[in-house]
Formats: sequence, structure tokens, C-alpha cells
Amino acid sequence: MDPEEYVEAVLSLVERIPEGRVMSYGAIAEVLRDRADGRGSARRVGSIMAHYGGSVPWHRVVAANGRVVPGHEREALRRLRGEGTPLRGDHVDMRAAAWWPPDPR
DNA sequence: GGAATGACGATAA
DNA sequence: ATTATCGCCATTC
Repeated sequence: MDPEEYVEAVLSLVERIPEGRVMSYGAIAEVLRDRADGRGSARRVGSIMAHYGGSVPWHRVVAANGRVVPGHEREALRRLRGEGTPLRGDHVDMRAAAWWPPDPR
């Protein structure tokens, strides 16, 4: 599979994340692991978002521990607050904001 | 081809 | 809560 396709898969999934919710890099990797190819790892997703994430709501993608995107914390937090995402200070409340795509099965 | 790198993750101290 | 390490694995030197 061309890396381009994996990128598409990641971006389209990120676009499906509802407002007020977030997904961790690891979660995205895990979901794509079933849909796209056998691949899937947090590092890959992060790397892809870094290069191609400019066209999707990247602020809805956070680290598994709720930490927002490094280098864009100010911007991300601002948008998340605006969307009503459950925040706990400067990090996302994963317990309440974590979202998974509807299970097709 | 081998080493370094990276918007990660889990665990240990 | 924070820092340090190790594991992951494709991409990029």
C-alpha cells in the first residue's frame, strides 16, 4: 500500500471525530489496523499528522494521557474549549472525551 | 544497508 | 505530578 493511502485513512478517521470528543494516536492506530492494513502504531499516526494533518481537526487528536499536541497547545486548547471538550486544566479529560468510531460489526 | 528520528505509549523510579 | 527508559515501526538521513 502506498503511504499516501494510509495517510488518507488517518485523515478521514480524524475528520469523523465528533465535536467535543477526541481520540488518542494509539486509538487511531488501533482502529486503522483493522480497516486499512496490518499496520498501525501511535508513532506512525503522529508522524503523519505532523506532515499532513493541516487539513483536518488535528486538535481533536491528543496523546493517550490527555496531553494536547506539542507545539500547538495554546491553539488546541482554545479550540477544544470552544467545542466544549471535557478538559481538566491544560489537558483533556480522556475518561469523558475519548471517542471510538461506531463498531460496524 | 545501517543509524537516527519522531504530533506515541506504558511502566518504573 | 515529572523525568527517564524501553518498545514500536515506517520514514528519512
